[in-house]
Amino acid sequence: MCIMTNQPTNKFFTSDLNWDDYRHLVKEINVPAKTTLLQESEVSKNAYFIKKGCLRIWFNNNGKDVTFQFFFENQGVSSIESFKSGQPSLFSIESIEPSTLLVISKSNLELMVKEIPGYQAFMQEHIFQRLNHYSKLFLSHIKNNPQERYLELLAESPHIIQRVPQHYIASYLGITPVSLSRIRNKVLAEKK
Amino acid sequence: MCIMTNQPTNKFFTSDLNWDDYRHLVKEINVPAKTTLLQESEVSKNAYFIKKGCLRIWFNNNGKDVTFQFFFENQGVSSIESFKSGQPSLFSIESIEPSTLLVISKSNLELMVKEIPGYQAFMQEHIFQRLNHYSKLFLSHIKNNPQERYLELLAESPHIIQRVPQHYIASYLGITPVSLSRIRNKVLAEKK
DNA sequence: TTGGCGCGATAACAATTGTTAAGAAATACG
DNA sequence: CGTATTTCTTAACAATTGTTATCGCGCCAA
Repeated sequence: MCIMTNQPTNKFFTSDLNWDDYRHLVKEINVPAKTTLLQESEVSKNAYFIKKGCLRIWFNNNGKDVTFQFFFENQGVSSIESFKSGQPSLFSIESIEPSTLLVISKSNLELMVKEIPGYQAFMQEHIFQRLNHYSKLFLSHIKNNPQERYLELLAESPHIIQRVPQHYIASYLGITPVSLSRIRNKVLAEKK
Repeated sequence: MCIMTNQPTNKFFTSDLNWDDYRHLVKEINVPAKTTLLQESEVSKNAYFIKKGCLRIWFNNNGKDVTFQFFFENQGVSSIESFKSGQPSLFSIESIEPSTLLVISKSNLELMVKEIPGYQAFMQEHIFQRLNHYSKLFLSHIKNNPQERYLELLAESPHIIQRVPQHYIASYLGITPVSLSRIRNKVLAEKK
């Protein structure tokens, strides 16, 4: 299982760190849209931090592209599980927009982890927040129908709907692009 | 958000502990079926460990009973979030079968936590496993339709289907009892 | 500039699911 | 035991979603 390491309010790569002290451990890269950063079934070697742009993680479900999560500026992306176990990732990481990323290798990240005081506590809090995030997503699916889930996403994460192509959002909501298009149409009609 | 403290392979209340040392901190109770142990909107004061029977956590979604998770023998049940924050629980905890439970108060649990070496690491691992559990449930919803989810549950957790009333399972799968009944019928017909 | 391609809208039809209601079957309990 | 209650099934119809296909628009690169 692939788990994202970071939340929008992430300290991992940002505020609490003096980046001048770690600059030699991190590489900045620019990638065009639709660049694969981690291929499904390969072992995760790097973690990424988004300076500009957006990424998604997705997997191939019997030939169908299923998007699992979206990431934007100031978020970190990686596969904790693949880091922990050295097992092949069950997901791919791919850029949606042209993006500017910070790249840190597994070993360098571990180095930083040791040097940053209170990291363990932060990590626990972070995993706890992830837990809340996924349990919330699960709840959204058992208590809401697709239209309600779309409206919830629109209310809570409008930036996703604004920046991400619709067919990715459809699979994230667990429906087809055609159905999402219809729902949008219906919602628009009901507003008038 | 309510989070379960325990997994089937749970050390919290069991194997690694010498229960004779803690017996004064824990109370054993017997409850009939449909007993509410924690009421939605109340603050969680106790954690439970199931010696015999089964529990569920659920919430009221606009008048509809939505079951979030099931628990069986040797599992612990509580609301970490309510423990942590002292905030009202967003869920109810209720017995499904007549059950024999161990009850431990929040303060006594905290006492034990301090006395048990390596508890922090265990807690982190536990939360991590919960994270995997919920991300898996979320995945199941975006990649599978209701029938596939039912078959997955049947394959991975047959004990749930055997012991839990069907209408609870239906809400857990995010569908109506009527639809679940049809799916079961269809699956049975396809087997022949 | 322009052809190709990604993306979204729409249509028509099939399949599934929801809703409501009624009744049968199983279970609980005095 | 028998009665109540809970649980499950089935039916009929409405609503939603999936499937397949077509069309048009905008963007990007040759």
